[in-house]
Amino acid sequence: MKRDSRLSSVLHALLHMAEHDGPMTSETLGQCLGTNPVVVRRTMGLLRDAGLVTAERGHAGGWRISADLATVSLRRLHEALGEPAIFAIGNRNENPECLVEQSVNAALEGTFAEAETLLLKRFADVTLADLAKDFARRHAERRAVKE
Amino acid sequence: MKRDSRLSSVLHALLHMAEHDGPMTSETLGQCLGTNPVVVRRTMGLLRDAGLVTAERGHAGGWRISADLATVSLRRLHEALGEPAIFAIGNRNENPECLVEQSVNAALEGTFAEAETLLLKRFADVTLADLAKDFARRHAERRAVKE
DNA sequence: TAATTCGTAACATATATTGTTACATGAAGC
DNA sequence: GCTTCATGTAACAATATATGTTACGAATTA
Repeated sequence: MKRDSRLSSVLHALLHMAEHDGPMTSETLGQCLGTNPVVVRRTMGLLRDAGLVTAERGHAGGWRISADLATVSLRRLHEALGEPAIFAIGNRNENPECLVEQSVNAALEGTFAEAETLLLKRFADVTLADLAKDFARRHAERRAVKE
Repeated sequence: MKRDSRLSSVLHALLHMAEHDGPMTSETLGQCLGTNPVVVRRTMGLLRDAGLVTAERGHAGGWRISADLATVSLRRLHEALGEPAIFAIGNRNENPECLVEQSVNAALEGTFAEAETLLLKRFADVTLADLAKDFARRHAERRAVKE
């Protein structure tokens, strides 16, 4: 299974937008992400529907963040993307009659649910502002190395 | 992406084998799992390579568990299957030059690594013997309801 | 010798993500 | 008003992975 990289993509895009004055076009963002402008529109459109970004058409148009960076957590972005499946491993049959399979499902589901809860909790604790800060730190470090 | 259900499958198969006297053929296991005998051989072959089961050919042949149920954890089975990817979500670029993307990757990787650690820890705590016990409980419960 | 069963390669199918093309819609500048 | 730029979306293609299927070889037992 190919892994869903949209959360990674929108984070990348949003941070570039945060560092940039004025709106950024799908074309530009597509170059940043190494993908097609249409893919950018498709994905960013979900964030627009969630009220996190706005899009303007025509000259000098593009995408703009419309929320406070400190209030946008990874969890919220994950939700905006439609809460895609987190795990690449799962049960063979979701509602089996076989009692053996029911035991297997119960064991796996419980474990996965616990891991998912932890993951979403961590996602809720990390905001775009946190990532922007981390980026600024890396940026400063690289400049220090160069000098 | 389609989810990998092999861990679920081998657990199902192993528990049926544990409840059954003598070896079970790929044909029979395939019927239990609702799949093809070749798929069973392919997957059980990985467990054979890990020393968890043995296969005998010819008349009265089939698959047999060759390990103590109490020593076979979900973790060990996961390893026997080649430690397939656990998450359906991931980074777009694994080794980006872009500092922004590096920050994004670092944040996601840290979070996913923590969830994976928890999951594998739980996997290590659950053995086939535990699942067999759980199945026995369900079995007894259903009989009680019937009476 | 025939029947059974695993071992494995090769190929087909199903599903999901991502990429691409095409065209409509709306906004800004000339 | 017309052109240009940009998003909005549908439709389709490409890609990746898991699973399913067919075919045949090898080993074991009746």
